[in-house]
Amino acid sequence: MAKRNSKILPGAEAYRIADLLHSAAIHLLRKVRAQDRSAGIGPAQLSALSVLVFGGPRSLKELAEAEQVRPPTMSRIVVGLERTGLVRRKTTDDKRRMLLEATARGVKILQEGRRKRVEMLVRALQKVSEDELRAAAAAAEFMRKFVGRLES
Amino acid sequence: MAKRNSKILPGAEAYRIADLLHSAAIHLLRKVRAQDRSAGIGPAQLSALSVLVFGGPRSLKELAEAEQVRPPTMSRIVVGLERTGLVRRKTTDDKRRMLLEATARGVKILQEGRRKRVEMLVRALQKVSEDELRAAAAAAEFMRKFVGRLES
DNA sequence: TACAAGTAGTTAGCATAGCTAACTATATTT
DNA sequence: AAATATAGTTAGCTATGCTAACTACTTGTA
Repeated sequence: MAKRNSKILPGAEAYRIADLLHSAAIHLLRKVRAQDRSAGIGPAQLSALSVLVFGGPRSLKELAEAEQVRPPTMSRIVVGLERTGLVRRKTTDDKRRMLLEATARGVKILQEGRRKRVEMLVRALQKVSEDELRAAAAAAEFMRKFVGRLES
Repeated sequence: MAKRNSKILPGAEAYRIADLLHSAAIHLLRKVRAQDRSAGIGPAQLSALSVLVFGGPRSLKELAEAEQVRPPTMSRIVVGLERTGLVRRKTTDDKRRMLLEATARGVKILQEGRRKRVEMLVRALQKVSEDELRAAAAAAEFMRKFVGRLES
């Protein structure tokens, strides 16, 4: 891991790194997803709910955009969340629009689900050395910035 | 990013890092998934196919385990892959078992789909500085090792 | 002001992908 | 030989993705 070929083969090196990041993201989520069984809430609902909890109330269209799905898909996801009392609709001045917001129960369920997933990663992190924890922090920080830069 | 609190609050720091990694993985995949539209192949089929292409032929049960889904789910995924000629069944001595292997077309389709996803990341990587590319390489390497260590 | 055009969300209908339960066929064990 | 175990499929449910077409409301304009 010492040699840097980015001067000689910048594309190949970038491709290798990109492939590793892609593969790691897939496998990380595949592992943590196993923790979701007990939550009784699907991944799309969990993810949409997290937008409302961490990002605040918004319209269905905005939520669909945030989740990168089409309005009809989000419409159905919201029906599911509403049915289980995790999300509430609020009317607005514009009577075509609605504001979606998480209920107290929604917030609680989300945090529990997220906690289970993240705690699985925490358990793995608690086994690594101090040096590796520093590497982990740097990796996490890089990932955060990098993902923010991906084309819309 | 200089201070390390892992001696004082190891759990809190590990939790923060775990949460960042989790969030980054979700958002990275959400972005690259947009590239899959044109592939005409769903994410589960793409992922199963990649196991066969990179890991070699195996039984349906083994493939289900690798993908962390139940046999009936994998059975249907394989039907889809077979219908589009991306995977072929081979009989074995044990007549209950089958060996699944990717066809030449399957290999080609997989590589194209993967290429589109990864190239989106490559484009983002090509915009970063030399220093950041080094950080990217380190992050990728850490992620690879870390994911390998997650419980089963 | 009336009517056309645009916008927000839903409904209908299709495909994929996840599950459990129950089935068939073959292998293994007793 | 019969019981048990294993590999895979079928049936039927839910969730999640899409497009096309619809309703209801708002905005723009003649």
